[in-house]
Amino acid sequence: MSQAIPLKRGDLRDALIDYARNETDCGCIDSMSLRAAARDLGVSSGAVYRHFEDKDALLKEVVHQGFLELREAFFAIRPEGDRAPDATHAARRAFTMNRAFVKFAQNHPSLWRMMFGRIGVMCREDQVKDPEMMRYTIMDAVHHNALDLWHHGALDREPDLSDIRFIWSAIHGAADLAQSGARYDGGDLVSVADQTAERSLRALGCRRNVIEAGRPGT
Amino acid sequence: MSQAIPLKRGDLRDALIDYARNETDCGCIDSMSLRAAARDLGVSSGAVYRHFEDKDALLKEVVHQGFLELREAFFAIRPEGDRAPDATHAARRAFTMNRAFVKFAQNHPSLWRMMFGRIGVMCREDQVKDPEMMRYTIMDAVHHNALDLWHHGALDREPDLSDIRFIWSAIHGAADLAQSGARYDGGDLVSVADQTAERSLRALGCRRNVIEAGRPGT
DNA sequence: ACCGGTAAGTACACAATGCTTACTTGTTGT
DNA sequence: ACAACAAGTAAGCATTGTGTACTTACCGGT
Repeated sequence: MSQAIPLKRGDLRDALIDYARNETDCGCIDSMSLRAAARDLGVSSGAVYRHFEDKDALLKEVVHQGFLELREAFFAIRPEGDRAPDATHAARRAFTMNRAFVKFAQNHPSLWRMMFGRIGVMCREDQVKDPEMMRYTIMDAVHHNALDLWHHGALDREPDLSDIRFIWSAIHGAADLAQSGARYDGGDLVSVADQTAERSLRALGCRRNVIEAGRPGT
Repeated sequence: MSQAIPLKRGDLRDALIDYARNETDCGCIDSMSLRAAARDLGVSSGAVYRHFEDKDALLKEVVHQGFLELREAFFAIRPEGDRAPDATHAARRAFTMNRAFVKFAQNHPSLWRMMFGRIGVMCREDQVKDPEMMRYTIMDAVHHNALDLWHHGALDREPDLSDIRFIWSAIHGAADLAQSGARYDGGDLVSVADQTAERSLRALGCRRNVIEAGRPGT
């Protein structure tokens, strides 16, 4: 991976983030070196430190982008056409969220591990200084969707925090197991994601016909 | 961490595993170096390679032990006194399993990450050659417990594979989130584990009185 | 059109690491 | 007692993260 066009002065920072992100998706994150990055980008190894305090700072930036991407996949779910959001839409979104999560973990395992590993912890520690990162809360996305279902009369009781934590754990766990190459004894990951969604909805006490209506077509 | 008593010839392998395991629990796994290990154990750095092909091989051994430990915590759950296992016992075991999982992840975050990260994947790839490792299946433990409940008449339907995957995801997710320092908006991890167990049992269609009977005391 | 200051990038150095290769030493079976 | 083999040593190589002192490109004010 060598850089054909030499970078313009000042473009190094973004180029480094891109580079690290690509290396991460190749699964070589552990073996990525700043020197190799600088070499491939046609720049001296010291130049990196003009833009990042240390290696971890660069990785944190990658994790940051990862959360933004995951968030985007989460919230990019819109009702078909111009229909107003309703219970069916919320149920459909539950399925789509599960698929997005599992797919993300499967497609970017190395990034996923960073997001929920040491670097991710560091990012969360930085939240104090950087309230912008507070918006990463996947739990909130789950919570909102559950409340949508409730407000549209699809649930037989109001979901509480403990319900939310439970289905958050389930969706996160399904994705993490997907990433870690768990043996699922057959069944592709998409159907695993769908089943996770379905059982999460049931655990919330969602009406069966709403679940059926929200289930994605084959 | 320096070694007072110099190792006896031949004890290096086990000493290295112990050392790596300790470093892992200190959370310094990423920064652990074979040279430092050798130095602390009072041995030359080349000696390591007499016992492990490379660094990953040592880490794989640590992960191996981690799975054995987790397994032990899982199966160490016995009925009180001499009572024959019954539905209540199976329900109690569900609670205890959840607690064990979450505690393990919380107490050994670095080891946990290795177990379900890159090294863990490598171990699972080795399973082909080493069927011994097939016994690591946490999913089986979950499955057996669910079947126990069913056979004791505590469930309103027979659990299928998809049920098992779901509660496996939930327990794994709760533990992984605990490990990754997720903000749970209050609530200590033990109660999070208990709630995960309770909702998993409910998702299986477990009778309420059995759940109540199995819930650990405060 | 010059020119000085500042940010971006370079050159070089240092200590540390993973791993290899060639050597020495301890142990053990006959 | 001694050969053979396993365990450990010494020294080296390529590579890495990071610090320090340097040069160079660029941009605003005159």
